[in-house]
Amino acid sequence: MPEPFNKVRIIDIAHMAGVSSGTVDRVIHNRGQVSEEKREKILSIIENIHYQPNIIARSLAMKKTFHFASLLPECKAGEYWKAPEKGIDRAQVEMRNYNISIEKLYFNQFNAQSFVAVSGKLLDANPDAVLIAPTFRKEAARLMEQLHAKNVPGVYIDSNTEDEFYLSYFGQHSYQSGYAAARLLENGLLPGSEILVARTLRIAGTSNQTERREEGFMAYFKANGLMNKYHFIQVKMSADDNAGNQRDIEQIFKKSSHIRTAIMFNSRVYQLAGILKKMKIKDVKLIGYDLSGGNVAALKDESVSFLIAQRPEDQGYQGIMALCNHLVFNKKIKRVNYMPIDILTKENIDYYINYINY
Amino acid sequence: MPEPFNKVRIIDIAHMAGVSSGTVDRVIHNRGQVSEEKREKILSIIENIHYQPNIIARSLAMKKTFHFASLLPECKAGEYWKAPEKGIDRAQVEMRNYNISIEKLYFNQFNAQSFVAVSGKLLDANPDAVLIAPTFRKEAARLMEQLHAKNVPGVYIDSNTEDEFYLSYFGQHSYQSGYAAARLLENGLLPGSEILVARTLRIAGTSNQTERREEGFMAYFKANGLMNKYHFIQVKMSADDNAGNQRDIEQIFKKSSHIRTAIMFNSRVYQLAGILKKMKIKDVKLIGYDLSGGNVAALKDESVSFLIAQRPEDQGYQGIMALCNHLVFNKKIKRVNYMPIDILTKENIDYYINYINY
DNA sequence: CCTATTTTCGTGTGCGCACACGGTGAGTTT
DNA sequence: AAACTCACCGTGTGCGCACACGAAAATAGG
Repeated sequence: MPEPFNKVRIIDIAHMAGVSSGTVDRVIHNRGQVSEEKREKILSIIENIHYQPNIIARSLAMKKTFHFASLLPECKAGEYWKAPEKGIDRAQVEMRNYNISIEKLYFNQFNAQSFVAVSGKLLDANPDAVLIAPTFRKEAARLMEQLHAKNVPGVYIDSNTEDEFYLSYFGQHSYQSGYAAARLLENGLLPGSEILVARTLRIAGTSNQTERREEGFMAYFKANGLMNKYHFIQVKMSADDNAGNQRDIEQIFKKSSHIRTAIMFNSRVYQLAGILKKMKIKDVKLIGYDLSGGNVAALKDESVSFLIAQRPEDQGYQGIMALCNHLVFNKKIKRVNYMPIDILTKENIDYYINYINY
Repeated sequence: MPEPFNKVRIIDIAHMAGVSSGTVDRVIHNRGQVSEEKREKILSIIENIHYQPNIIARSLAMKKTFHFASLLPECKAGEYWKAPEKGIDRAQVEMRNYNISIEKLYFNQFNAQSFVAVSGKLLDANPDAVLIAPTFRKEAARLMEQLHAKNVPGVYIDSNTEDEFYLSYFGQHSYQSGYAAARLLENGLLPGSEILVARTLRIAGTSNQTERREEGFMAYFKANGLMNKYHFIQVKMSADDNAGNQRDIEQIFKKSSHIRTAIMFNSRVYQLAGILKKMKIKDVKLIGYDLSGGNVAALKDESVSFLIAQRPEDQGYQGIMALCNHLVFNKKIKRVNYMPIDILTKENIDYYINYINY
């Protein structure tokens, strides 16, 4: 049986200390107005007895409503960023009776200006706590610093920054996920095969998630002495110019006839899959990241073999929960929380998607 | 914003209906003593307004303690069945303030007699709800029927039975997990390869999890027309006679020189890995099930390539939570809940193990 | 020593709900 | 017409806690 199962109440502590419940309350909440002598006595009793407040009663009595704010990239239905939002909603419903409101703000993920603009709105809203997707690292760190100055706790999800002011982070270890992807990709690969590594053009100042994934990916081959066993072919793909992408890919396949596998580090490997389909190229094992609608479809029609996922919904959910645990329940929060690196195939993705993680 | 966010109280409903809060209370709890006329009026108001009781206040006011009981196989530290137990403990701590006690009972997973004996104890304890691992299917179904007769809800975890009396089930879709394993195993496999399928001796009456996995595994090859592309070699392995196992394996490898991969459907693939290590056989891709201590070690030293896992801790956690949601919060419970089919490799297992799923 | 101020502390109220208890009034019996 | 029954309904209390208010005690100032 887990031990913290005692049922001592504030009033019990008061009796033990020979004071009233109000005094104990003042000590618990550090509201002063208590003589040092009694204060210490009460504190030591609380310590010895492992007092745990009844959070049920506490939140019933506490009339304050906590105003949370989230700051995420805006996106269309079926796209990646809907997932964390779903988790946020789930957390809110679950915490409905604890008086928590969440104001959702959105920025354009391709435009740092918009992030800054919405940051201002967020500060104006005077929230009690915030959840941020720090796509623009510097700008996010600056925001977090301002929040910290106002004593407003904040969590990051998806990617991290290096500031020291955030309360907690929930996201994947990008480097390690690249490493894991490499293992999947290499599994069963014949020596001499060519590996197509599709890079994405980076927007200045954005998070370097995809780069870290690629680093981890290459590190696998280096660490296992495989750099000469295979040939790596790099290609840069643009986010919008699909026709241009296709031309580049066709060029590459003209030159290289031993491409057996390819990987792409952002959430749009389905675009590459589409190009290969048009070119009637099969038997190229594709690996990609995240469960965007296009990716899921590509996995199901077997044009993509593996997707690496990072439980984005959980990130949103746990981010909000961390804020609740911190503010409402006064619990200690683990600062860096790496999500599992989930490996998805056509055969297991349905169970992954349908799983509701209360 | 999720919609159910109104804050109507019982007293508000009472005002709207022109009655007192006591009457509304009687309607909500079906305690009778209310004229049909007012009853219907109140019910329609509750309906229209989407009344959601404040569970915080409810559980503060409700003095009843719920006594749960769990019935799991006994096992040593580091073995599989510790995981669901951990999840049960976590649920209990989380529900501490809702007055829930959990009595844990254990049976010997190799002895149906012991299951029956402990079942008796469980019934004598008169629990309010139970969580059962139905290793012995018939006996478990019989127990569930008796519980149902006493109006005691029960959930199954790990494996399911076909009775109609359980409230909910949390576990893996064994067949599909075998199917998914087949895909991993086949990935990169050369035509003509031999596949070693290690079966386990079945104890009469036990759950047929491993058999369903094997069915799913073979179904993959049939469905994709691969039965003639590879050769399948069966071997029966005993749970205790390791020396005998080794002799059998050695025999097989003398005859067959193209074994490139092997699979085992219970949680002891590490034993097979150990035998191959002794025989100095490398380059055989092994796939197994579940995170027993031996399996994790084998995965980390690369003698096993993949493990299929099923979130056993979550099963325990969610099982208890389902009982709470049903009894304490009067929520609807989904009856059959398949866990995700998790694919683990050396590269991602640490993040999986360390992940705490609040 | 008395008043004014400050520090310290106890009491009371209410959060929303469950539930026990007792009151009301129409119908029935003697 | 008094006594009684019984379905129906309102009121009151308490769950454990947060917080306001005001009383008591301690201290300061004259």
